[in-house]
Amino acid sequence: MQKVRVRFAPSPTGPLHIGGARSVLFNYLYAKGHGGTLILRIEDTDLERSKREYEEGIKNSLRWLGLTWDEGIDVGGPYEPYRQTERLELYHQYAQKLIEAGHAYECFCTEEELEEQREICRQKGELPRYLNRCRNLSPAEKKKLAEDRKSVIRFLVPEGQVVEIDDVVRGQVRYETDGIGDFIIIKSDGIPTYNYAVVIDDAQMEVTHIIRGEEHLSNTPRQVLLYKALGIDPPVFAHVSLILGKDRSKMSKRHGDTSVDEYKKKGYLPEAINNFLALMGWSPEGEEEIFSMEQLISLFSLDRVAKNPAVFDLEKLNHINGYYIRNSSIEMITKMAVPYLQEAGYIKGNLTEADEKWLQGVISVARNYISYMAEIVDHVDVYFNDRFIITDDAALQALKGDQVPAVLDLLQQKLNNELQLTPDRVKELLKEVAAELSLGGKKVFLPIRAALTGAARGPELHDLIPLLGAERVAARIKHSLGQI
RNA sequence: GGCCCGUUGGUCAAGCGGUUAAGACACCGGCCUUUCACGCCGGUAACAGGGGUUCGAAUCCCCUACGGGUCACCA
Repeated sequence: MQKVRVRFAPSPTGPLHIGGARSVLFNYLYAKGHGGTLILRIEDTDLERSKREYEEGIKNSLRWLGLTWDEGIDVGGPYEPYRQTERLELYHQYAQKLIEAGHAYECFCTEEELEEQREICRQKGELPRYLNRCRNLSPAEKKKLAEDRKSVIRFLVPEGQVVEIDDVVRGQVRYETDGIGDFIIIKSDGIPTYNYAVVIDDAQMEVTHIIRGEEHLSNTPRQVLLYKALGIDPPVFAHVSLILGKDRSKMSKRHGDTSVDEYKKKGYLPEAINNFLALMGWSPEGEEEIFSMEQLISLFSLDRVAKNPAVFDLEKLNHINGYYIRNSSIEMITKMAVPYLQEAGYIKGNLTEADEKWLQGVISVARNYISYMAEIVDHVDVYFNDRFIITDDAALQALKGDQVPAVLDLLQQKLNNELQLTPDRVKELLKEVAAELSLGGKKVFLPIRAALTGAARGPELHDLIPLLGAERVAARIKHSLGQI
């Protein structure tokens, strides 16, 4: 059995897209699960749109997701270089071979002439395409044309043939070559086109499995034709269906956040994103859906990849992310929260060890309320802000009860007598207050909550009070009572 | 438009000729909690339509409809 070699080959024309992330994930899982190699190759042959900063961005997103590559850009390997614009010579060598073998030829048609040909097609009611004008130019004609015209190299598509693709996820797919025009493999500026460069690279880098998005399925016959002309066996293809937006069209900006980086900024966990993405287009055998990367690696297989496209469901991502936020170590989640709290002005400067410990207490309660880290700032005011203004009507009313002064007094007394306030201990104290005053819960808990937070809803009092301490409790009670 | 791929609850999906058609998210109800959230338990909800094949079709075949992809000197 041949050693598995897969690749992710993005064009650096934008940040890493959620769909692209799913593609790398599948390649990564397949490689790791088979002791194989994942290659990262940069397809930057679109000189207009490719930018180094995008390449950096994509690499950063990949590293953040933990989808590391074994070979390719930055890490090197036996088939360097891994950036297509640095591999031009290779493409020209093979193009020359294809020409010599009669599989490719130079074409001198100008833009105007191509437009004429398209017009002819349109008038005949056919689809506009290239009419193979330059297929059989004589050496003399070529020489003459070459004097004042640039040329491209076209692949000569054989007529009347059928190309069969055995796709691991889609089964056997057939295409007739007559529907494919002679396509350009080297542009007039000497840069190869995608369909050509991808084949040369995958062949030369000995890629064994191509796992990519379904949008490439229609391109595959061209690539297979190229493999044949080169005398190389094509790799195994696995075309994974697309990720769609809510309206079932290809996911784009208007569907919300589409780049991995945006999710990172909002405070999603890479583990959660990988877990979620793995579930888009692939399904495990059992009923469990939460998986660590190790589990995904051992579970993933191409024959459980679905044929139908999947609509991106942000609610489910949020659910999975929320699960990870609640179940990851509190130290890590707290560290993650700090930047958001700083930005919102809740914390400034460096944290002492005691601050950090206290913050962990806050976060361990507040994390029950959020789906992604940026939301944390909406749930921590109650721990930081002692000078709240009571606007909640229910809270205001609750503080006006006759029993309120006695309740609050007794609570403070009890808190002051404790050396160490723990949630369990506070729970007991609250019960004692109710019992000793012979009052129902509503007359005790609601006023206390109102006095301490200014609101009728919020975290458990036994979680809140230990985090505030007796002094701040006293201060808040005073502050609140002053407002009625 | 040609070619290609697809169509199971609102969404992700299991199913690969015989099932009470899983599970997850969302939604609804209950429990826990004298609040909210978390958590736990339960519920509503689906085989696009029409023809075949078969004793029997969500599963196999054909047609229709719908959705998507692709047909560039973009990738």
